[in-house]
Amino acid sequence: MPRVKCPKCQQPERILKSGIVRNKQRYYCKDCDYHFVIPSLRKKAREISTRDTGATSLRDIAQAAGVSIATVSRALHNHPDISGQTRSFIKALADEMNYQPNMLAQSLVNRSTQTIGVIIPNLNTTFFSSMLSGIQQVCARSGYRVVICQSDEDHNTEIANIQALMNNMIDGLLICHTLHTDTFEHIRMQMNKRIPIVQFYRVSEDLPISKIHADDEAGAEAVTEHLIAKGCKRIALLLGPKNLLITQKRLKGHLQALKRHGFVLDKKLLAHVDFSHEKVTRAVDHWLKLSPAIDAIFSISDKSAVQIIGHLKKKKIKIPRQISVVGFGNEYTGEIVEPQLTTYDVRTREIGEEACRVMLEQLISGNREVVDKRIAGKLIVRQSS
Amino acid sequence: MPRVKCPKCQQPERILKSGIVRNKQRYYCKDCDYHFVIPSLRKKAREISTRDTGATSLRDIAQAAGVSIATVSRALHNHPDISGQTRSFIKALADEMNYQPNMLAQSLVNRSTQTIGVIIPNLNTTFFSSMLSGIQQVCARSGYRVVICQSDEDHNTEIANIQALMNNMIDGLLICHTLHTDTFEHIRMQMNKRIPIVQFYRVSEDLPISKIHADDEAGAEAVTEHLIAKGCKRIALLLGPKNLLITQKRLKGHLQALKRHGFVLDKKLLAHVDFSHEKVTRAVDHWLKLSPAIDAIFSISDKSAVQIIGHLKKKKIKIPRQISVVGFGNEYTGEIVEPQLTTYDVRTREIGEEACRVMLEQLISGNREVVDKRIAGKLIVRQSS
DNA sequence: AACCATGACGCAAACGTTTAAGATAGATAG
DNA sequence: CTATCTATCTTAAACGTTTGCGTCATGGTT
Repeated sequence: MPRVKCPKCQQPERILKSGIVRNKQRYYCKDCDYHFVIPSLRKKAREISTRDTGATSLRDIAQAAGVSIATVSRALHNHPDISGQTRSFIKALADEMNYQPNMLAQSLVNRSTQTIGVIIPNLNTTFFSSMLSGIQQVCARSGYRVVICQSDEDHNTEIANIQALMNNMIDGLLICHTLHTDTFEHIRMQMNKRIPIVQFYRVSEDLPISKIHADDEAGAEAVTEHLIAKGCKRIALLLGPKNLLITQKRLKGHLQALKRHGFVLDKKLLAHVDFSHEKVTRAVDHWLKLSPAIDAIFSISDKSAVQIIGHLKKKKIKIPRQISVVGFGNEYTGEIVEPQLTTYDVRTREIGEEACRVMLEQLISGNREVVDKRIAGKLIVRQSS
Repeated sequence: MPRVKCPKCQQPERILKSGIVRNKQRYYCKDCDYHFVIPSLRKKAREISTRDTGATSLRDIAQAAGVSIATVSRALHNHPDISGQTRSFIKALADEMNYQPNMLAQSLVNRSTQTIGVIIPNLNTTFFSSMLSGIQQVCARSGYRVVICQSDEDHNTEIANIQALMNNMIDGLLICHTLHTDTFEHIRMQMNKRIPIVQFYRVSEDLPISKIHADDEAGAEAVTEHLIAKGCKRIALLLGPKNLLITQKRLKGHLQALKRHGFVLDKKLLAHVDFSHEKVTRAVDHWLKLSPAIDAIFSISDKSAVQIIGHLKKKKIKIPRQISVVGFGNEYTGEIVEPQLTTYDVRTREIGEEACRVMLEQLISGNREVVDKRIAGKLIVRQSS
């Protein structure tokens, strides 16, 4: 047995082995009634490498300045307890040492990250990104950062994103649900936390949280009114999944307009799709075979409307002579396509801005009042109708 | 004077005032030689409210289970030191108490956030967002999260975003610089940290960090070759700011093609713009006045190319009969516009994917080797040329 | 002299984790 | 029976901040 000395009495006498723990021999000194293992050399090594992050910490500055960490922290925060002399000295030193505060540590103790999280279905069109722009601008003015997660229209990704963000990464969550989100348990689970949640654009009913959305019902009604005014009699309506609230609202608006003008609904003129290329094409082709023939297509999504225009043009169908096409949303592709798309401007940017404003109001005032705002849009008549 | 008792001897005798500190009366007990202020009631209040975050912590579980915090942590991480019985009991308990780990605390001690940050100029077109999609998909496969910051093509916003993210919020940074970034000191400052940085699409030369970009030179050369093959003699070239590397590279490619065919460059046919609507229009209008007349416009940006097509159509100029228009990038609006846009597909998605792969490789292997990859694209001929 | 005030700092706890290393009981070997 | 081992715990230090409160000169007032 090697000559092992007891760390307490420094005597190699009466040392017994006492098992192996984590692959290391353990000893027992009978004199001192003390168990120990030989302290690994790696501890020292770790103590050196551990400080090898390259980053300067408050401790480093304190050491260099010969003051306590508290003093450094206070100096950098302009706390009145610190003398002007010390303050400026420390500030200069911090600058020189290129100090950048560790936000993780700050957030941990402050219980605030000055960051708001946004979960958005996709960025494949400029539709949602314009909401984002609004959000970012409002946030920037208040000194908040924005982190964005894309759910990619996948419900499970949405859930995963929420969980990640809500675990203290953000101060508030702005969310626009996926096309397929029809259960909101994942939201309800997070509602007891102190982090406020605001839904925007695609919202849920009967969840007691704030929401900002478009005037879907009135908007759809206006669109259908417009088509009827243009003399359309057989209006096909392309909708999203049935569970989606905006689908329901826009359908309701459409039906109201029909009713007012004494039209009866032909169920064959409704189609529910996920806005994928194939599904949309299939729905349109199906409508084209109907008789009496349709004379208008109202798509709840501008992206699909643009796609439909392309499809009809390929079939040599004249727009709007034979079939009028209108969209909903006012994406910028609607101006590019020929003929230019008639659509309903839901003012995406304003929706983002307003959602963000509501969030900031809740964060700053601490007030958790539930607000439910509808942003008024307006019809934009162009060439396709 | 109120009857103040010394916290040590509990005697109200021989208590003197001894100054005011932070607006609170301070006392001194001569017997105990002890200074004190009356402990504020708010401390108790804080002690209660402090635990009122709604969130369950390891401590709560440990308390409920009657074990130590370490045991709980180990149980949840499947550490072998914990018995199966305890493990499953604690896991069930954690589940029941709806435990969610505090990522800030985790990241602080682990020195890793499992998050990579992306700084992107804008999301106004699908151009950059398709890169994002690629990034996200690759990240998700490796269990990394993505946070996105939009610099909005503003150099100062880019700097601010970098600073925020690099302060321990992320494990790695993917950056595509703004149009106006011509100094890279803000990057160089961050390079000594342990957080790897990878540039993509808009990269810088001579900064020793990894970069993934398009084959700008070869691409532009291919485009110009194509126009020449179509018989164009006077090709106007719309470029970005001069400092931008992609501007320089694409110009170089263009010049090479001209040279090969014995064309001499007319400097009046070059325009440097920031891709804003007005600047582009002005440049085009200027070209239209030239004589001999131009017969092609090559825009380095698809967005501007689409805009140019709209502008020319308004002026009743036939495309491509009178003027051919080609873009660069392959945005999806190029397929929508009429005539459809000839362009060069830079394979944005692949650029994002590859940048992300390089980053993950660096993160996982710890290897900081500098790689410089060019993603090969290809010419897409459509109706506008 | 006895008391009081103030400015300028330091100490240490807290935020919620992870993890090296110490401790203990019971099992096993010699 | 003694010496050793193993399984399973607990303790405490760290991560980098913020902040309540104690301390201690030094200088004023009665």
